Amino acid sequence: MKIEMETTPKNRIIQTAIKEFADNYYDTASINSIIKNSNTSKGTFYHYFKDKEDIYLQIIDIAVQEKMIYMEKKLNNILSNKSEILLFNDNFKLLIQAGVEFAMDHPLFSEMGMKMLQEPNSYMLNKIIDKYGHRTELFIDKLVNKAIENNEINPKLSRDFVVKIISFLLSNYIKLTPIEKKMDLKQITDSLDQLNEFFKNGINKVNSK
Amino acid sequence: MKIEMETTPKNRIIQTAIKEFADNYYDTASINSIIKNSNTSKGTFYHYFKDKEDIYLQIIDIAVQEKMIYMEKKLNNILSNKSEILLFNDNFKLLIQAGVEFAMDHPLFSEMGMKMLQEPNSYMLNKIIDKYGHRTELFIDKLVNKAIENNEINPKLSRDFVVKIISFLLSNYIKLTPIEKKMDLKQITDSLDQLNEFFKNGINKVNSK
Amino acid sequence: MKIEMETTPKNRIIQTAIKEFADNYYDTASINSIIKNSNTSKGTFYHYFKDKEDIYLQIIDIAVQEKMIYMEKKLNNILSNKSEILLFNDNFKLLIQAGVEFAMDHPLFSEMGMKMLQEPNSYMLNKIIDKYGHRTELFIDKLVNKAIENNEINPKLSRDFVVKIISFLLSNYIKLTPIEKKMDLKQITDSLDQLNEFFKNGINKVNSK
Amino acid sequence: MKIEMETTPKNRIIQTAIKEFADNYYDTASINSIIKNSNTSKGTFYHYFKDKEDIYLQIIDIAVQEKMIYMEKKLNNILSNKSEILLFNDNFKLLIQAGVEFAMDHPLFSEMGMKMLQEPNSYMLNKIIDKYGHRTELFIDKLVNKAIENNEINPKLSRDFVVKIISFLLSNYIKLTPIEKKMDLKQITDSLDQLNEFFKNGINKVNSK
DNA sequence: CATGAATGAGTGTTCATTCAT
DNA sequence: CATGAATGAACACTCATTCAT
Repeated sequence: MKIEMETTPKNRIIQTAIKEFADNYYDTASINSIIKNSNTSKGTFYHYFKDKEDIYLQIIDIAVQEKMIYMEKKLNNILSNKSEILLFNDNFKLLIQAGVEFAMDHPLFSEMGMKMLQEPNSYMLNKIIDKYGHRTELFIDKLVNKAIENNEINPKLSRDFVVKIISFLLSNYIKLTPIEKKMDLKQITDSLDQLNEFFKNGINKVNSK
Repeated sequence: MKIEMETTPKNRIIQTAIKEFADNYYDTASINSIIKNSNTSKGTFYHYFKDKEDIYLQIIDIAVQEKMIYMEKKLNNILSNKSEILLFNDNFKLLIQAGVEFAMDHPLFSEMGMKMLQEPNSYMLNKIIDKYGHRTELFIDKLVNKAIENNEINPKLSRDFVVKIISFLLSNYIKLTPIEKKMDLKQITDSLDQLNEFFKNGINKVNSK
Repeated sequence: MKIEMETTPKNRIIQTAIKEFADNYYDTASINSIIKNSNTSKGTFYHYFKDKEDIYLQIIDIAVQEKMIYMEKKLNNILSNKSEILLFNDNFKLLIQAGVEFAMDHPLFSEMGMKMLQEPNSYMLNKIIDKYGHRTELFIDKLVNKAIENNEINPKLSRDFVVKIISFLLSNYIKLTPIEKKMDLKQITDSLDQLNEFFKNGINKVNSK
Repeated sequence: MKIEMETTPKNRIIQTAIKEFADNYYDTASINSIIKNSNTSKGTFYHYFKDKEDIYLQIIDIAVQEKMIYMEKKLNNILSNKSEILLFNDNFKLLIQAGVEFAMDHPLFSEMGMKMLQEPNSYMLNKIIDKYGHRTELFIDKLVNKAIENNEINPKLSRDFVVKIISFLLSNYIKLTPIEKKMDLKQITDSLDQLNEFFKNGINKVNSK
């Protein structure tokens, strides 16, 4: 459900900036372009935002908070499920689902999120990691620990590798299951199921029965 | 084996540019910096290279050709092996190995290769994909087709998905098995084995015996 | 004796502006800074002051009037003293004293006064000179004329030069006898006495007996 | 004797910048204006000068070196004069003369020099003082010490005050003896003589016989 | 009385590129 | 072969000022 946004200059700036930062890394994103494309003036921009860094971090914050909503919805599912059969693997699928749903509703935020983690400007990257890096890592850590306790994990894989591969896939699932507007729900579900199947059982025929 | 490079102006420019493009995406890479750091002049630069695009594409070409050498070495192994037991999965490991060896010998090229595929300048990205996109894809296509024929692949996974996940892992293995100078061969081998194990059998305990 | 100033918005603006114009020449003084540091709004500022020029001239006016009070106190001494022995030279000392006392009570005004006379913005400088230049000059003119009548002046010095050197020293005494908060009255008096001695008798040993 | 300067862009920039820095303090001097008025481009400016600070310090250096030539000419006179009667006071006159001659030949440099010492940008002021502050101070120190040894100085004046008043007058003589193009040599000499007379014997009639 | 949203010209600086020598 | 002088568009950011509320 799209809410018709008031087109105040500030809102226009933010919307345009989201697009700009979805398309560019920090250094190539252009404040001038944002101003031009949002039909405002330099003065207005700097009335609302201290500088480029300020608007960048503000927008990231909006995106992170929005994503949190999607994650927490799924997390509640996970946590409320008390049965023994709640495998770690299903949690993985839920997390990916949260990400996909977020990406479908907020494709620009999703794009931006992918760029963020590859940010070549190291000063900026560190700022982001310092601020938001912990959250997902901590959460995944907990999940993996629990999964190891429950004896769910392929013992040939080290704890570190498992954490790494999950973080990695969670950050990059969208390149494997690219969400496009024309896809219907079935297509998306199929796509996710494939990723989940691969994640659980690998590529070898042997493992499927 | 390091080959002592003649330090002609052109060579110095190329070496410096490789570093620049390993550290920056196209738009943030600075021709001015390249010229300054290579102790040459603007005139000399534009004598050898038509423009920024020209040197970028030339360097990518060098990197691609260099990588091809590593790939073909392994490919010959693959193709010369006539026995039935040559599973597709082992080929995957060989390909990753080729990539790792390439990254160890040419860390800047490797870095550049990773950046290339994330290039935010879409004009540039398309140029690259148009020129080099086919090669690996075609090759992986062939491998997958053969693997399917041989009945090696988990039937729950579609052909498309398998191609995609392989391409993806081949492009990004380094984030999962980061190569550092201080690592000894055993560490690297262990790391690769984990990735291969995950690739083959997934994360579930069930599949390992 | 400090008078507790009502902190109306206008007063806060004026106090902050005095500091700003004490630290900066006209063009580098920033209205934005004044507004920020006085905790008011742009609207309030422009409600009370037409523009930058307006507040600058108003503040100069405040400073000039304040300085006049100090000058007139001393002038009354001068004029009320009817005896013949009141030399012009002592008047010089009184004027300097007036300046020093003013500077001690109003260091920011004093600072601003020094800056004013060096104002590099020539449009502004002319405005100031047109408005206030006459006063001191006229007054010094009178003093010098009287002193010449009284035969007090070294005949090798022209009337013009005497007027000029007096104006000059009156404007710049503070660089020769810098007033600092930690100085006690004796230190200041000593410093002034030296300036007065030099003014009267010059640097040569011959003249002191 | 004016030497017709080659009007290379660099020369035009420097000449225009001298005018700009003679008319403005560091912060109000405008690189844009310099570029506009010298009929060059931004690129050309930054080809020759690293930044605003660079051209400012370079120009100060040119001015200082030029002034040194004038000073040293006079200093040679001072030092070569072996007779006992060479009073300190005459040295003062020589120094002022050097300054006046410099100001006549290089009015913009002279103007700039006056501004320099009042520079409100403290970072810039410190840079200048660190680099050039010592020279004149040291030299005046020596002169005053010698003069005290020779018993030339009014004993009512402290050493510190004498150094200060000399430095001060040397920096500001031009406001007392403003040099204008239309003045002939006699007028200038008269003006200087008056300053020297005042410096030696003060303003009191008593001292002149 | 007081607020702050909105503006656009201005600042210093970096950029890739051209071209005469 | 190689140099560096010259260019102007673009960059992020600050400024004094206007005006509707």
